[in-house]
Amino acid sequence: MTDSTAPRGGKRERLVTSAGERLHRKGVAATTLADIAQAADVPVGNVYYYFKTKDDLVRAVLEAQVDQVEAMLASFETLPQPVDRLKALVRRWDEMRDVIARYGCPFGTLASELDRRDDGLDLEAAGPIRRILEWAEIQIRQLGQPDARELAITLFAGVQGGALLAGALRDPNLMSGQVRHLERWIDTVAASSTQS
Amino acid sequence: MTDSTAPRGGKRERLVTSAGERLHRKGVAATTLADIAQAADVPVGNVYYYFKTKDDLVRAVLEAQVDQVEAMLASFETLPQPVDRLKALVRRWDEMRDVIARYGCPFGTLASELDRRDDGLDLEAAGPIRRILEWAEIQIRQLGQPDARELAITLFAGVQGGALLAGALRDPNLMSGQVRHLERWIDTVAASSTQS
DNA sequence: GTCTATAAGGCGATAGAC
DNA sequence: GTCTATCGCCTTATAGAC
Repeated sequence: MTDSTAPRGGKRERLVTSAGERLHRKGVAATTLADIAQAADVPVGNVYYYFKTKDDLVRAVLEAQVDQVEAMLASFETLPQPVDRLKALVRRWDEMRDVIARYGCPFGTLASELDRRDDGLDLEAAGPIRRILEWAEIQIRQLGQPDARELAITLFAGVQGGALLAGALRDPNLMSGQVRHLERWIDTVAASSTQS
Repeated sequence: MTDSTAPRGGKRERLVTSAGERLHRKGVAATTLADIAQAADVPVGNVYYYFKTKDDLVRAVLEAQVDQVEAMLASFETLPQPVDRLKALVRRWDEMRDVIARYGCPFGTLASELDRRDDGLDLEAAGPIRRILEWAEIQIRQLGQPDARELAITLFAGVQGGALLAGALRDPNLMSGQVRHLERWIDTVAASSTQS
């Protein structure tokens, strides 16, 4: 039995994967369906069998990103301490430093581009980012910090700002340095917590 | 005598201003020359008298942004203390919080979109950001901090990350909260400095 | 279900009248 | 210098063959 979202040959899945890659590298507006279809090895006109419009395909990429985020966050749950889970989060951006220095953070750039629209896609675009902020807030609250929301924003703003500057200056080390700074910041927050 | 970059009627200037606004609100790829020309009240075909290509117009917007940054930084020079100059910088993003929550930071979003190209414009795109980082580094070094570069990056990453998250979550208060956090951070850096 | 061919419209850019 | 008219290309999307 085949998953309805992944038909025989996995063409739909291939299209979403290719679209995610192309959207990250060139942006939504600059990426054509022909570009995506070619990368997925699917005939251009056939895209419309799986997605009614280009925006529908972009929506599917956003949903795939949310799934990726959920999987990433779930993998951190094996770590016993909130401090280690938070550090594992920021280290992911260090691991992605080379691609970030060239094309930016996949979540940040897509959200940034879609946010400026007013057709509904702008609201869905925040999904991956919102999910990460919620998770970070929970971890920080477990450290005993009452203002966990603000601290979560400070943390992830540091991540996203670092990614943006690393991209602008084409410098992977900028991302690494920022991640190291954030790891020390996480230690400071944990040390100042009410947790015994 | 008329400045060669601002002909009679200021049509070129109007085009650059309109282009800056439209590029900020819709992005480079999604903005058409017809859109820009209409906003500037200039016939579409006439754009090519002032700019050879669309990219040339984008380049002019980048140069205008650098000029705006220079003017902003120059205005801070009247403040006697580096601490106050740095706080004045981040407060500018608080003043822009409403437009940032809707369309992002004008410098950050333009750089983020252009960075992913490979036609030369991607290198020029970092101009405004690079200038701000250089200036912040100088201020922080005046505080007596030896690692002024890293601290400047941390500061401006906080600004840009806050702008990105404020845009994604459509929340001006997120930008304000982040700026207040950065002001306290500036005080901390100043307090830990070797400056007597 | 899959793919080809093509429609319909919008885009950057150009030519040339005034 | 300024503007109108238009070209040629590329894009999304559709119709219909297989």
